Amino acid sequence: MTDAVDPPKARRPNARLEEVARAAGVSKSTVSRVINGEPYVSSKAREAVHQAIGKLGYSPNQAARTLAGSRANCIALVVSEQGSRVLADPFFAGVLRGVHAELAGKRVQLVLMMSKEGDEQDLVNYLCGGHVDGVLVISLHGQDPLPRTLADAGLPTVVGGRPLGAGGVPYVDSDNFNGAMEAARYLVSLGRKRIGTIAGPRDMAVGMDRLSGWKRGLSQARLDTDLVAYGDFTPESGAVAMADLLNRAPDLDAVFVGADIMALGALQTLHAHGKRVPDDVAVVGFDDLMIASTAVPPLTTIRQDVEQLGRTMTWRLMAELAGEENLPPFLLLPTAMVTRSSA
Amino acid sequence: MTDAVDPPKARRPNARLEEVARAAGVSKSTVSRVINGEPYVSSKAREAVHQAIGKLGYSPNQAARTLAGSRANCIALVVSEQGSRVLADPFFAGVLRGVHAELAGKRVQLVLMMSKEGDEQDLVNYLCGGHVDGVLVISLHGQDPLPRTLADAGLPTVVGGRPLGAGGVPYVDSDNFNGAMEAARYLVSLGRKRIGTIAGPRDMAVGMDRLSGWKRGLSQARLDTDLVAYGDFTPESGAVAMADLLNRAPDLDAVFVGADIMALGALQTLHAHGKRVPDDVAVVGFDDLMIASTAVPPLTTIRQDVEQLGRTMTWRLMAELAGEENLPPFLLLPTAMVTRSSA
DNA sequence: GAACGTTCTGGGAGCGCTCCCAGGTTTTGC
DNA sequence: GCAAAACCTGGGAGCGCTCCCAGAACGTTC
Repeated sequence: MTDAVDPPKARRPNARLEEVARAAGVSKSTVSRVINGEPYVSSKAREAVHQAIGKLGYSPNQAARTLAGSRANCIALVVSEQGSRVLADPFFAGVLRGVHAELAGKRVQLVLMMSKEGDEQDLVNYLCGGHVDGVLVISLHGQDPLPRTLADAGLPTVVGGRPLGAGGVPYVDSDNFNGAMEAARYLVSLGRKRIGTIAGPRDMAVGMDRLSGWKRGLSQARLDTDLVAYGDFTPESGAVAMADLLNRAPDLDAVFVGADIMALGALQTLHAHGKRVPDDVAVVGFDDLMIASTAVPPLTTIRQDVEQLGRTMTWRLMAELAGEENLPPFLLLPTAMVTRSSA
Repeated sequence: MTDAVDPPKARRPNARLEEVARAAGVSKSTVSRVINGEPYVSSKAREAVHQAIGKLGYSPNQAARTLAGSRANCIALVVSEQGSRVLADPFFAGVLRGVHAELAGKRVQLVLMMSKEGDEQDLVNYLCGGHVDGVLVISLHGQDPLPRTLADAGLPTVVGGRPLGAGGVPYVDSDNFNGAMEAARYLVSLGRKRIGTIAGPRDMAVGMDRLSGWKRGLSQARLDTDLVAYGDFTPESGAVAMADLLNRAPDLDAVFVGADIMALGALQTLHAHGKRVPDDVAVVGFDDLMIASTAVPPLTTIRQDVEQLGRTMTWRLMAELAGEENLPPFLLLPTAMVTRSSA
């Protein structure tokens, strides 16, 4: 009612559990039971409590619940990346969407955290500070010790993408190896003989797994696996790598690019060199980003279901939190070939 | 050491403040002072506490701090969107990056929340439950009452993008009107006479503001502003809208598309209709997404700094939380024209 | 040396909830 | 009919921290 000046700190005099109890004519315990959906509450009491909650606009204080209870009803998604580049990545967005979808309906909140350099101790402190029940970690470079540290601290942890330096920590990943192998086999089946690849960085498992799959696919067909160039998951690096391959093997007639985003750059280089796609050089990407279908020509690629990755990670974590036993230590998600015009 | 089976609930017996106090030979109060960087602690005591913290691997319990203190050191980013499509949006990723960048160094956590339909009450409850100090809201459709509700509850709130239905709640937005006007003027300056536009949905301010800017730019040059088609920020809708415009005005020689993502679809339609870009039809987009530069032809567009948007929203919120007064009720971020090949 | 500040320290009352326990009231079983 | 089991309820002790208050230790000033 009063329009009193209430400068910086506008207090929100939220109703407390006790007031709800008084209004409903029951005890705190009973209100607590109603809120948490526990049994052993008469429907009369339950009704009265709901009424009181509605009238007072009560919403339970999360901090108090976390402190008093044991779980925080909150999990963290940690993006472990030096730069913040990753956030622009559709991969991240997809995982996030999946995590969120899987969490829908559960009363669990998501805290997003990024590990900045130097800040790592802060991050571990926070995560172990009882504020979250479990952690999802994605986008690991090299031998990041974070998942190990968290797991050792007893915090349930699931990694997205095979971690290079955290043996024993559960993870979920797309089946990069078999996806890449399928791409290689497909190119072989088209009659291509001189097949190169543009691989991701050597310090990321996703890059290495796809490279391995490509190698396996080619070597089964008794083709050379020497045409390897490396990029860093940017269009520019893909363009440079493509030029390198073209330079080393002018007779190259196909290339498997370990990420659509790099394939975009490769396409530009091929165009600049007067190579027709797919006539002169067939191109297969990986990921099936939205840009794959709008590329010129539309990109044949290996689809990975990133959203499913997020969902699966979350499912795995929640299952562990629920106390399920004998959960699989790691999970591989199938990929699928999407044939468009570039190969 | 022990490899004991420690099934579901591995307890993390984190050190407590009291234990640190005992180890350091001081009182709880003093430890608390050290942790919070308060004055009036002798350097001897401070040193002893730091030692003890290091030795015990102590990390303060966030829930307890929030409960006992007044602030949560945590803000929420709420994405208000029916579907989860928004997460795939580079806009979202950019804002998130900005928010995160602005938060760097501050000891403030970010909770990411999505308002699912029906879930809205839960969301408001949670946010008002004292778990966060303030809220950032983005991606509002129509007359979403959420910001109003939060603001009325006394929770500091900043909206990203002009909200249609929340007058009075502070917001930050790109200067869509002037950006669009600049695009229109540029097309006029190229000598184009029959200029259409593909606008965003009517229930989003961003779509309407850009449409208004385009209209203003054209009408100042005494050109017709009847060639308006609507899309929904997808390439497909852009393609359909472009076909519609072409159908209504075969002599169309330029189009301002209110989002790069729709421009992509428009480009495809133009190509399919045998129109050369920019020779027959000049195209200007909006946003300057990464795909704008890799489009064929590279897209001339109006650049908005989405990351800056996130940063500014965060700055505004933090300033309010810090008790600063007389803060601007809304902020407009300048846009910039990026000239490439499509116009 | 009495009176005052300034710097430092510890004690302890909550913050708002959960969860254990004790007890009361019904229903069930034979 | 009476014991046992199931249901329902309230009381109250914490969860781990912050922050207020009282007081100790040390000047500094008249």
